[in-house]
Amino acid sequence: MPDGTPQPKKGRKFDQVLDGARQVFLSDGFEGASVDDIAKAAGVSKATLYSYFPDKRLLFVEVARSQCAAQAETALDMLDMDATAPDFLRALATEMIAFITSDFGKQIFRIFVAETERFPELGRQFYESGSLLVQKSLVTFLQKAAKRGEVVIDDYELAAQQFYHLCKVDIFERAIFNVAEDFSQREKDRVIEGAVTMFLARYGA
Amino acid sequence: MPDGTPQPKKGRKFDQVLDGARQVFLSDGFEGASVDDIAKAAGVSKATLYSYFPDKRLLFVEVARSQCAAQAETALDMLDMDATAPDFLRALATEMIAFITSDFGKQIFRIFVAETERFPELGRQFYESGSLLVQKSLVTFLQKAAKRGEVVIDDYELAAQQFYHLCKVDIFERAIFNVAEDFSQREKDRVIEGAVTMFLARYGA
DNA sequence: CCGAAAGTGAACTGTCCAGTTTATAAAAGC
DNA sequence: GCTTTTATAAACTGGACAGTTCACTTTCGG
Repeated sequence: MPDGTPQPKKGRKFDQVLDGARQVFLSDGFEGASVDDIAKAAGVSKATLYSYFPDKRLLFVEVARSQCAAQAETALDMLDMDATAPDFLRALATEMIAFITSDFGKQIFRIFVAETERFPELGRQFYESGSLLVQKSLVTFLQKAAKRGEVVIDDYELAAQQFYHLCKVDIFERAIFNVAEDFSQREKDRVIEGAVTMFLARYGA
Repeated sequence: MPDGTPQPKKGRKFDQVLDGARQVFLSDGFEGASVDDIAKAAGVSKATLYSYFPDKRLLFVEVARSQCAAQAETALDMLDMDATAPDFLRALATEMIAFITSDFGKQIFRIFVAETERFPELGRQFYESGSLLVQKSLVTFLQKAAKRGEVVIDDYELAAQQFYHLCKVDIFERAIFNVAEDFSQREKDRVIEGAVTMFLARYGA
């Protein structure tokens, strides 16, 4: 049993490098981040950094990958699959809006959009661990709700996607394009209630 | 009457510069585009370019501004304000999806998202000549339709935004994140009909 | 047809940055 | 303790690119 800690395989500063890189990439993007800055933020020499990651792109991809994974994990929790449809939808909408309006959410969206051309595989990754994940758990819920007779749906994927997009109404673009910084609870509630009402008007039993 | 043509004020190659810049910025983004490339694409010397635009940023802003204006203009036409609600909505959805899935639409969205941090005023510009414009003409239509008794709406802005977002379902993110290249008419119709049906389920009289 | 305004092309400056190298120091392993 | 692995700091290379300069040419109004 030679493996005490998980598997730090190589070198003891691996995580430091990743942390520093996450920090700098998240605030400056791929082009904007300099390797020197990352090394400084990580408290590590440039040579050490290069011993872990032979180039900047690989480091970026690794950071992006781990961010996607983290994002996916937190999104899974906090949803009660046995709640009533209005409650579940409201909770999901609330969570989505919180993510969309957070600095982190905006930043990561911007970076993924910007870098999708440089790293084609990246876009798919973000999509699959973001939108697609929400869609899937919503589909699961809707199927349960349909069994309970709360909703009547023919195309579950479409319905889920529709709700997902209804949550972004008014807020998403204003957040991404810096038209507004903060959103009042009143604004958020308007969107949430609007989304739930519309969804149930279409699919409610 | 010293002014025959509109106002070419300075120099005869102004438009050439702008055309070249549009071309290069649109395909490479702000950082990606080199001034040398733009000068070459414009068929103009670097010195000439710099005599029009003292720096790269100003050139970019001008290109972005003119693109927004052009986009806005074409969006206005082709919509029959006197059509029935289902027809109008279907037409609008079709037009939106065509834009979203076009290379030009994707590219311009990517660039605006990426450059919104470098040029804060830019995001607002894109928003106002894009989403907001669609929203406004939709509001105008919906008010007419309400008078005709076709729909019953309390919050017109919200309703317009909701429809706008319903048009993006499934397609927008897959297009932006390079998950899919092309979309079949079947896929598009599914989204369009889904959007119209849901909208009318909520607001139809 | 002349002279001013507009344009050209090419070389040049300064800066930034990814990635490398080297000589040196701290940990770990035995 | 002595060796090997891992890390450090700082200097360096090479390439890219924004912006400038200048000697020269083209265009066009009067």
